[in-house]
Amino acid sequence: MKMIMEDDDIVSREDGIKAIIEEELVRGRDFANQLRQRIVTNKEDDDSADHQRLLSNVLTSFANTLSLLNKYPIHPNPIHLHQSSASSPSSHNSDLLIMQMLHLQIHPCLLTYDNHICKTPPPADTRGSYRRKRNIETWKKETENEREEDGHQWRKYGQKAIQNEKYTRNYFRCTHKYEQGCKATKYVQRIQEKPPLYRATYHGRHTCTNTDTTNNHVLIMEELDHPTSSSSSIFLSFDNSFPNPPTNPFLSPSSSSLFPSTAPPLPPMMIMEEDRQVLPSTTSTHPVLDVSSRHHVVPILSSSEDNNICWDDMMMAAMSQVLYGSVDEG
DNA sequence: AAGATTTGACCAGA
DNA sequence: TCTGGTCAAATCTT
Repeated sequence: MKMIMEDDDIVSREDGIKAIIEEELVRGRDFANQLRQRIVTNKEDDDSADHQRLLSNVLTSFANTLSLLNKYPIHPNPIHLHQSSASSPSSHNSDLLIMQMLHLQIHPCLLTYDNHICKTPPPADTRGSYRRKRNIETWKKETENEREEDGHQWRKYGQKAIQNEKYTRNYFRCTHKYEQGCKATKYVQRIQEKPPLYRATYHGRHTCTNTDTTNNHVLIMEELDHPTSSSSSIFLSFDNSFPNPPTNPFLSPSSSSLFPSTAPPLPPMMIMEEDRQVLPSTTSTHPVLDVSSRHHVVPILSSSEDNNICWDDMMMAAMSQVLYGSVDEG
């Protein structure tokens, strides 16, 4: 399937998203300032429920912003798709295109760099004639379970003892590798005994149609567009340090409506590795909204040529500044 | 019986 | 030559 997007279309779309993000951030800042004011003044008549409400609003604002940024990464270069054949280009409505991308599980960012969807040549079929993974998207995630639920079905195909590693490394491929030609793989390395901690390293994007992601994205956007009372009280954890588990069904691990176990979650933050831009996959776990466990998405920003921004880190810094540190107003 | 896991072998790249 | 990633037959699980 070939898709072409016109620059004007992209720019107007990006402007719109930027405006929404700005608005959301300003709202979050205002709520945070209100909360800070209450904490600083420490009025006796302030009840904790009010603080909770303000905190929830702040976190909701950040969550919404992150969700937008992760879904529609704003990149200095416009999105292009080179056509692999000589057929004449055709323009599409940008919304339609984004929906198509979501449906195909193609993250918009992925289209920017290689200028086509799939760069990796198909591996040879014969045993042992594979090529080592080079110049392939890689990102890491630390989990507490070896078989972390990440929205895709994996099948173990190997296990190796790795030098300088205490524990063996387990290799997994997508269950749909043969039936759908999905090349996504991962390996999981145990890095700690107690508490158990594993580092999952993902290679490549899922090209399988495991489930329909569109519904999930639509649901999330609906939450953003029409926030309900429940969505306005989302309890978000930016790290592991929050003492209480999420109580909102939007984030509760028991909630399967928004992130059914078989549905690919949202992309993680952008990660640089192996001298190459590594981009979020639609298959990876969203760092904020995913609460199936207390994940650590490991940011690896090793390249100075990085044009992308680790939005989660920015949000963390911004939020801690607003809440605890000196704040430059305006 | 079908699908998943285990495990030793194979091979490419450093 | 060593190491890591993958293959595929054997074995296990459902």
